[in-house]
Amino acid sequence: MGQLPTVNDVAVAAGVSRQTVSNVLNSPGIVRPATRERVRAVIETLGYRPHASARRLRTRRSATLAVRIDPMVNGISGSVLDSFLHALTQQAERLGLRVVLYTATDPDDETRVIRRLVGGSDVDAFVLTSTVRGDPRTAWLLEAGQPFVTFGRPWGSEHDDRYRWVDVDGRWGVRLATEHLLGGGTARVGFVGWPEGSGSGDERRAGWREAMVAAGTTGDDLEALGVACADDLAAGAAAVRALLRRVPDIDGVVAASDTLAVAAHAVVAGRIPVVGFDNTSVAASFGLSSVDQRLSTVASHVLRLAGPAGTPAGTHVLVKPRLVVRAVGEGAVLRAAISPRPAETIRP
Amino acid sequence: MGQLPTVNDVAVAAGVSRQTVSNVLNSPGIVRPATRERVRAVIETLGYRPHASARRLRTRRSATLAVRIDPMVNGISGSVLDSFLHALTQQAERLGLRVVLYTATDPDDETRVIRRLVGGSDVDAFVLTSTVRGDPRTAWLLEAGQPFVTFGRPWGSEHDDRYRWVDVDGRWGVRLATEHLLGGGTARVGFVGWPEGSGSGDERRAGWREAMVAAGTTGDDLEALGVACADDLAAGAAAVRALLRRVPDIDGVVAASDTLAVAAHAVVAGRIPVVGFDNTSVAASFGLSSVDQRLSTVASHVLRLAGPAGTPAGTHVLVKPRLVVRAVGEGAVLRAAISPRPAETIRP
DNA sequence: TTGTAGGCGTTATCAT
DNA sequence: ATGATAACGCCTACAA
Repeated sequence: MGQLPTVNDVAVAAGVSRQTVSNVLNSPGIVRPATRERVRAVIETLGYRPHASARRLRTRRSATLAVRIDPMVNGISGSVLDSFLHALTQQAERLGLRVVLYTATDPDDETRVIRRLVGGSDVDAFVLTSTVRGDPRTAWLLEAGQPFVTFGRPWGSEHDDRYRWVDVDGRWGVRLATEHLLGGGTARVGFVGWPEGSGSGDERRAGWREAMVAAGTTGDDLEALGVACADDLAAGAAAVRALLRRVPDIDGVVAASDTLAVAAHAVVAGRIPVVGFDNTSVAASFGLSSVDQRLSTVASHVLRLAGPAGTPAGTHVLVKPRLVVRAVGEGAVLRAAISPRPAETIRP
Repeated sequence: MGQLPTVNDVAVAAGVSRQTVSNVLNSPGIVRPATRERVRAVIETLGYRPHASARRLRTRRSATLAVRIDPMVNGISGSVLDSFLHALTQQAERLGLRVVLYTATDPDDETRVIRRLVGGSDVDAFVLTSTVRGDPRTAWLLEAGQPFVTFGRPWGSEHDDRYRWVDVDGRWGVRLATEHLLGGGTARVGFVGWPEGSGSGDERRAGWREAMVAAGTTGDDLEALGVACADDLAAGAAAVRALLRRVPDIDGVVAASDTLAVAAHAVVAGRIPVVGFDNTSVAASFGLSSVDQRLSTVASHVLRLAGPAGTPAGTHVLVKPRLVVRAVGEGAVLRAAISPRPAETIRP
């Protein structure tokens, strides 16, 4: 249990040179099959693993991605980052990449941290999540020539094609959710979302609007069905109650987040269906249908774009989410809490 | 943006030798102040950062911790790992340590992944979370002589002092929660927890029992107040309804998790106070009091024990949690959802 | 206090 | 197809 074996140990044991061992690992094609197998057997026997730092020093590539981990602030949807990280790490492993975490208190601090990671050649690329309008980090990274991919499109819109990004088509997802409710023979589907200006929130609202217009609802009828509020339970509940007063015979509610969906669910007391967004485990617990972002798909695209391969700078991917339908049915408030976990259907 | 500056570049620019630059960084005490400042100025000017891999290769220390990130399974308490990771990363940065993630599908897979990380000298120590009774990972790591710290005590109990661990005193926390309710002039405080055998669950139940016995409740009265069920909303709601039937004049409920607390909250419809465990953002959203694990404190202890410093192998820390009291008051189901976010009080 | 020399484990280059 | 040599950037003796 003393020293870890090195290429040299393997070379000696196999009766070849260090270089041949290296070739077996990195360019197996150019080494004679017999030699290759012999070396491989020795590697197995000795339990040899290349020393990651030595390799990084030599190749000048760290094979490492850095992701910022945020303190969880959102009431309910906070676990999205968690799931994304899991998917990212899982797939990165297959590609021989490592995922390291960092934290930052504010953009300035983040810039400092990034500079440190970059300066130490510790990181090949950054993965930015929760990008906002006019995010200072993207500008800085572009300036610094640092490779990065964002999960979230550039909402500022001007430098659309200056970097690589992956995002989820929230508009499409909410449209899907709305159409699902409309397809159930209902007509008046309300929407509870965030105040205008948040980019992703506007997109989701647009998805609802599109579906409603396509179904023939317009003008004041449409306006009356939409409400906006902050992303927490109290605000959501208040907004939904206002909505119910305005449109007492409402048939269903689509929410911009699972937080708002749970709020709506509590208020409508299970009388009408509610669909959320993010497909968090909380939504699942309550038996609510929700739009699933397909974080695993997002992660795989992020990795592809973050890789050294020659994807053009402006490459971006818009992932189509899917709707996870849960059968709550009408019933008491928090019906999911007093009935067995409902079956799930996944669409499309 | 071509090459990153090296210690050599700094040395040349400052008119000193490489070694002096290295000393300025690692042993500033032994270099003359004038020289030191001059070198530091050059470092600043050139934006020099030590090459992390080169340093790791030379020092044979990776300054890196590995943590497994789990797929989120728990309905509601899943965000605990998230918060812990954030605290761990934040504090690791201050100590010059990196946190890398890994995933594993099962213990065998995890062993393989760990072996790979260790073999590559990529990781100095592992941080294990969600340890279970007779966890195969600890045995393997001990066997392999790999440094590690667990967040979670060794429930098997036999090799208590063979490795370092940090855990939260759940018994104490639940006792605190129970006493809080009892202090409010109430007498019949129920407990909804997990079936016997889960270690942490048994501890939490014991905390409730202790507080109740100290308050004079014993025998059948005590037995009637406790229920056990799986950790999900449906099971929790069913268990709490059974509890209500058995003890209709119950004064309050303490739950072994926030998931069960939310279930209880839904069932008791805000008529009596409910206290959860984990202080997740979901509990906060619903305005429920909850036992807070002080993950930041846990993280700092974990880092201390994981460090190279000479803490004895059996060192362990039992963190005393605190109770976060939220003022829900009686009212409608999910009152938190329809009233402003309540004020928080933190005890002790 | 500062400088010199050597090597950590790997891979790229150039011979053979 | 394989082997020798050098270099990646840093740190730690040891020498001056």
